[in-house]
Amino acid sequence: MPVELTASQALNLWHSVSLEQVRVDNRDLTLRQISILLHIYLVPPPHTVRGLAGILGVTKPVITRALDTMGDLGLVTRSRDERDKRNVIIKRTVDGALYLEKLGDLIIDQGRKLSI
Amino acid sequence: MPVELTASQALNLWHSVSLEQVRVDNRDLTLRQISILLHIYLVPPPHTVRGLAGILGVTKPVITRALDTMGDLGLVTRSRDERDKRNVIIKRTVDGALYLEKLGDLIIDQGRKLSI
DNA sequence: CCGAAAAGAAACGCTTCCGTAACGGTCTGA
DNA sequence: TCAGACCGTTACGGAAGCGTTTCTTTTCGG
Repeated sequence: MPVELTASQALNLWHSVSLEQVRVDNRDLTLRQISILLHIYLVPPPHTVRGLAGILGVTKPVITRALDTMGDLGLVTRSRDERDKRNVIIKRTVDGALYLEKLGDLIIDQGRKLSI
Repeated sequence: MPVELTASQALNLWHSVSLEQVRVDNRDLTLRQISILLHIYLVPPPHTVRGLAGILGVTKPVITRALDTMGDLGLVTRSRDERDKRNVIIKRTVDGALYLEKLGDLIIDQGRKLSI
């Protein structure tokens, strides 16, 4: 079920959503953080630091720091993998799900408002 | 010509585009910078520092700094308004247009790839 | 003609992010 | 069993962002 967009629609959608996100959200996540958050919530678990680093093409400390920040915001949680105690399993939270639900609504709303 | 998206499509689209943007682009613009860039290129000029600050709901130095950064990257230019020399007019560049063209293509591509 | 207002930039101290490198805890296979 | 690999975190110096405040230039009304 592909979504067909014109160049104008694509950029206008991105524009309006980004703008609203900047205006409404004081948390100001970076693009990397948003990518990580979306990945955790949209791709089946388990998620590890190393795995995320590989997928995003960044170093491990970047993931650790992003998880620190988003952990403080209550958007994700971490816990040791009891089967292999070297690993850390990244888990979802209610607040994180809520955050993405709002983002989804925003995208849908702005998509509906598109003209041209 | 509205675009109707399901919640799943909206978030998956945002996910895949953000992910590709992180992977491909080493410039790593913030969400604010992206908003400013899109605004400059999608909304008819003239654009001023004060105007952008009001639209994004941020302070003027935020805009000045963002323009400094994106100016260094060649994505925008500034020049004094000769009619009112207090103002600075923000202008588009070839590189900036190219950058957004690629972003638009990325959004369109990822939209086409959507399943479910 | 001059003082107030406006616009943008610069300065300041602070926070957060970055990449590289080093570190401890855990596993594993020779 | 233990040396090496693996995993995530922490440390470090540096770069860039933030909001507030101050400054310079320019405009404009009385």
